[in-house]
Amino acid sequence: MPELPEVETVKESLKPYLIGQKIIKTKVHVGKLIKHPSENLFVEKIAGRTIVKIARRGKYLLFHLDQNLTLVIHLRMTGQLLFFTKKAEYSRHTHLVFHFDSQRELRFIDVRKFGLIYLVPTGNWEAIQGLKQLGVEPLSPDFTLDLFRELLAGRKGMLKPFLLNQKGIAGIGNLYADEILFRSGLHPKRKINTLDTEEIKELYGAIINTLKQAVLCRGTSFQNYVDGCGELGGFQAHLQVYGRGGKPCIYCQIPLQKIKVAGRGTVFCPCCQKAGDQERG
DNA sequence: AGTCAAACCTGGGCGC
DNA sequence: TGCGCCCAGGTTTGAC
Repeated sequence: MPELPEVETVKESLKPYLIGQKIIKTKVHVGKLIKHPSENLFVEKIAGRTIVKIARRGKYLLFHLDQNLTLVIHLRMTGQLLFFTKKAEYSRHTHLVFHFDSQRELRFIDVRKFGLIYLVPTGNWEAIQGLKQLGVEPLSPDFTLDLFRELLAGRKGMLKPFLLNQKGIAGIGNLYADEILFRSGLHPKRKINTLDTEEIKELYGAIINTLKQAVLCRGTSFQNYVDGCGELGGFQAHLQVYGRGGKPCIYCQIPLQKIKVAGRGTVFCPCCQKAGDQERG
């Protein structure tokens, strides 16, 4: 479940090791993870390229290469990117290995094989629908309260699916959606068009503050997340609802409820997170 | 437009 | 001891 803070941390942890590195060759063990172009073309085109810059958009990692190419990687749920400086045994689910000189490697490891890998012309995201349609970066100056109001305007859906929709705000997944809603005191099923001015401000602040704090903590290591050097994150110590279904709310001690919202496991406090009227756990 | 469900995939936890 | 079942979740796709 790498979300914005985890992907940001992977990016930052890899940066010092990868900038300026030349990809000598790529070993592909599970070819279907390469979504574009074909596996053969991918391997051929990436050989000899040098990594000049690493960036993040939403949950996508962007490795800008020379010759106007960009390697795009999405970790989805269980993907890991790990940098190795010397030969080490391949762990069980190593599906792709980028080789640099001096035996250095960047390995893509993914238990569930859900990850997505692309090689495209820099700035041309036509082949990557999800990246092309990505919404605003919530930690960028572009994400103003005014813009947030515009994003909400005219919408009638529930809050949680809105937060998870990458076309609106980029980078929020199931874990941070639950944490953000708890911190704003809003029910996950709350309808967008019932929010008042104060609640919108509250939600806006919670999005930024929660993500910022999680980035400072270097992400959440709840299941198998580690950064590019294999280091654990620290935000799991600050989780207030995610993974705490049935346990007492940190404010009111009432047991947190676990329900399904839009098909996602959702934990919330029935006392502290105000629903409109119709919803009841 | 919104809401739901299925699909992709594997490991872990559970009940029996 | 092991089998079968269900769950976890990011994103796309398709149905209603």
